[in-house]
Formats: sequence, C-alpha cells, structure tokens
Amino acid sequence: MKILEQTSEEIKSQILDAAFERFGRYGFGKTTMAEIAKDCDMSAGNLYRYYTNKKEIAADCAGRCMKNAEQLWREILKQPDLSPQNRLTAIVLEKLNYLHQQFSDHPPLFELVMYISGERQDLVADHLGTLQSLVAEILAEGNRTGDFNVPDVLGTAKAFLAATTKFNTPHFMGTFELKELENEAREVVQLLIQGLARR
Amino acid sequence: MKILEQTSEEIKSQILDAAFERFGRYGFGKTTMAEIAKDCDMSAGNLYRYYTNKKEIAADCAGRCMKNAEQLWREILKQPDLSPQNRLTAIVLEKLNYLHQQFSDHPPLFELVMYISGERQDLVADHLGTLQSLVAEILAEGNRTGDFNVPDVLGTAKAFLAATTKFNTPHFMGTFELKELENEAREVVQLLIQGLARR
DNA sequence: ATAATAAATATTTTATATTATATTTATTAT
DNA sequence: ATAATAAATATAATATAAAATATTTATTAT
Repeated sequence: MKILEQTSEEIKSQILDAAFERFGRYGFGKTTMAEIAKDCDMSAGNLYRYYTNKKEIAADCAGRCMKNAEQLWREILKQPDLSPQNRLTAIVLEKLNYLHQQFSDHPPLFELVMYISGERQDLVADHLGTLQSLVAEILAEGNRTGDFNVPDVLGTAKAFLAATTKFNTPHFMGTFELKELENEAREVVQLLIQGLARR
Repeated sequence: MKILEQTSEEIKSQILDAAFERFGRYGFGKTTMAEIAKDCDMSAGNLYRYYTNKKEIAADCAGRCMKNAEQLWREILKQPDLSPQNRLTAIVLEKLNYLHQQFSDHPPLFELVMYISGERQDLVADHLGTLQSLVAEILAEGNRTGDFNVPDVLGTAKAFLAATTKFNTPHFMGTFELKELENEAREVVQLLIQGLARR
C-alpha cells in the first residue's frame, strides 16, 4: 500500500497549483512547461503523464476558477434567512467582486481567460449552464415563498443571466471601475426583481 | 463662386465612403492610405489635408456607424401608436439586428471596432450617453401615459442599457447566433418591462 | 509494469533585416 | 494663397533566421 506516495490526482492538483500561480503572475504565454515542472520537482516530460498538453492545464485552471465562482453562489444559496430578492442581488455582486478582484490582483489571468474562451467554448457554456440552474433554484424558492411568480423558471434564469452579462463577464472588468459596476449591478437587479414581483 | 467644385465637407465624406468600403471589405489593417486616396482620385498625401491620420478616418467611420444606430432608434421614437413597452423592445431588437447584420455582412469591421473601442473610448462613451437619453425619452413617455412609474428616468435608462449590454455590444455578435440573441433579448426586455409596470 | 528522466524532434516565439506603409516636407499647379 | 502632388522620412508590418519551448521518444530507475 502506498502511504507516503502521492496519488495521481494529488500530483495533478500540485501541477495545477504551480501552473495557476505562474499563469496569474506571468501569464499563460510567458509560463513554460519547464518552469511548472521545476516548481513540482519533476521533469518537463513527466508533466505529460498527467496532462496531455499545456492547453489542458490552462483549461483546468479556468475550470477551477469557474468552480470557485459556482461554489461562492452555492454558499449564498445555503445561507438561511435571506430573501430570494437578496439572494439574487448577492450572487450578482459576489460574482462581480470575485471577477474584478481576480483580474486586478492577477492581470495576466486575462490572457488565460481570452485564450480559453476562444479554445474551449464548451467549458464556458457548461459554466453558464450551472449558473443558470443555480439562478433557477432561487427563482423556484421565490415561487414557493410567494415572493416571485415565475412560470418558466429555467427560461427566466437564462434571461436573468443575459441581463447581468455585464457583471458576469471578464471582458468588462478591464473597462469599468468596480464601484461603477456595483452600482449599475444593483440597479439592474432591482429592475429585474421588480419584474419578478407578484402583483 | 465655386459651383462645380466640391466643398471640403463633401471631400471628407467621399474619403469616408471609400475608407468605409475598404475597411468593411479588407479590414482596417489591410487598407492603405494610398488605396483610399486612389479611390478618391487623389494622392495619399492629400488625404492629410482632410484627416490628420488614419486613426481619425477610422474614428469617423465608427462614428458614422454609431450615428446610424442612433438614427434607427430615433425613427422608432418617432413612430406613432407604439406603446412605450413596444418601443423598448423595438430599439433593443433593432440594434441587435443592425449589429449582427453589420458584422455578418462585413466581418472585417470587427477589427475596426476593436481598434476604436481601445483607442477612442470617449466616442463609445458619447454613443452610450446618446442611447441613454433616447431610452430616457421612452421612459418619460411611459410615465406620462401611465404605463410606467419610473422616478429616476436617467438612472433607470442607464440600468436598462446595462441590462441589454449583451445585445448592444459588438463583442457578442461573433459568439452567438442572431436567433438565439433575439429570443434572449425579448425575454430580458420582457422582464425589465414588468419591472417598470405600475402596480 | 510504472514512473520518471534525458535526449530528440516539432512548434512556437523572439530577434532582426527587409519591405511596405503612414506621415511629413518640398515642390508644382491653379 | 490654396490645393494638390511627388519625393523624403518615420513608422509599422512582414519575412526570415535564430533561439526558446512544447511535445515525443528512447532510456533508466524503481
């Protein structure tokens, strides 16, 4: 039995940690496989036993980011004593803050995101699908509590996401100030929530 | 008196026509000042009597596009017998169709837009300001007719624009199908309109 | 057999020279 | 004087060679 040895998954995770650190500090293009390998005390060639290529490492990094963002939303969904309205506001502001923070702390990540957005649209689509189902949960909750009256929960969740694109998409983080985006986000969600209100 | 001569403005307009045609067909980068000049039967150097440089020509092209889009909205504002709700829907769909058409007919224009978005953010900001005031007019009309109850017309107009960013921004035209965007746009505006309804 | 490395090869990036183009200036025509 | 051009120059794009890096393969160790 291997006790002190690392499992394959643990090694992959170690590689991802090292890669993410470098991608965030120096960018995807300026990070070499040799450097990632060195950080893990292995040879460059050995990386290929765990990842088929550099793009897959990048994809996994992006995937981790997206999973993080999804987890933040799940935490908000788990919070008790939060109205559906406040949950919707919270998830939008949370994601906006997460994104803006990420890119102001680690500007080179923008390159990674642009790259993966182009190369792996499937990952982005999956992520949006997950977000949609999380929004749908909040809408369904709102229907139960009587706060909302949403016949098509999934369709409306999709529309909600579309309407909050500006606060949910890396593209705009570089162009606008966080404070301005936060204010706009609050007003947009306010409008949408009024639209959801039972009358 | 000059009767058969062109005025300076007419010449600028001729230059813009030629440039726009080439930018749309071959892209900003692949279009040379010499080519634009030849289309106008003049020397390359002479272009500089009318535009300080190539960037200014591009900026004027982008400006013309934005003015076109604004004009489309004004036509919709002028239409009689259209509810404020339908006006809002119409402007969003009109802009979306205009953008998508533009870029599917002339893909190289995307390069121009990216260039100007980066180099002349002031132009984009002005355009958005104009759009905001046009939306505000519709909201104010809605207040008058009793269809809406919007205390802060300008602020809400801004929020409306933010919420329809996905259908108003060149960036997304390449990523999504027109039909899908149209459906999403309709649903988003529907949500927003319900939010605006008097209750 | 599994895991890793080091060496070999294929790709990509970078640096550099060359060319093309943007812009300015000098010159000519009206 | 104004308008235009052609020639001159500055800048940017392109092609090419060199170097660096990604990926594969052969080899070694466990």
